[in-house]
Amino acid sequence: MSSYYAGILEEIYRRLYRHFGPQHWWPAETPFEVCVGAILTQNTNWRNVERAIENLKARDLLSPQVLYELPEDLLAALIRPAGYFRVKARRLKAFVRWLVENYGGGLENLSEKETEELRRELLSLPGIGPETADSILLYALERPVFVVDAYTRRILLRHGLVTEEADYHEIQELFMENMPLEVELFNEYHALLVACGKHFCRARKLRCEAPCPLRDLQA
DNA sequence: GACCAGGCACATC
DNA sequence: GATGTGCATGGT
Repeated sequence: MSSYYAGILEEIYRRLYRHFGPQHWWPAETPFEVCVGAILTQNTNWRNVERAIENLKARDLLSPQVLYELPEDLLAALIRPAGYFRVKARRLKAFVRWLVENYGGGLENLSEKETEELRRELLSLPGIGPETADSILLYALERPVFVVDAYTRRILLRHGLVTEEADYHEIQELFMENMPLEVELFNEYHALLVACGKHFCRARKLRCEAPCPLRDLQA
């Protein structure tokens, strides 16, 4: 049972890697930028997130302490291109408030915390759900946690590896119970699923088409 | 103009 | 517990 999934998950990874090559994720210069991007990209095209982050960088605002002091409405105006800018400004403020007031504004000060404990804390913040929390844990804090997103779900669904009812946790467990818990592997795997999703697994499409590397996958 | 994009929170039944 | 809705920009 377990070895079946281990085999198929490995095969998917192998095909994706051969087709797309290394993805070099997360596209950010610092761990803090990863956190900001993780919140800004919620249900939003990454290109729009880049514009928002560029607005902050251009003004040297991309640091926990600076954002902590920046008025929320001003932050909202700057991240406007990322969409949902008012709620996302509130979420970013809540995140940096947590980081500054509990950890001196330094992500490096989270290094002693257990992953599970950290995940619970992140999830307790407003606007940080499972995917955002896990993106921060994996890509900013380098914890071996698998990130599940809409593409992951869609791809697994399309190949019959999960059912419509599968929730976030169930899909995450599929990976984490059938693969080695390695940061580099999870980093690359999630990035590859996103790459594949963007190219070949868009919402309206009902099945894979050539040259999707998974099109004739035996599942 | 419709549909989509690397979600999440909250109201209502 | 399940389902529906608001949040909003920019690309195809």
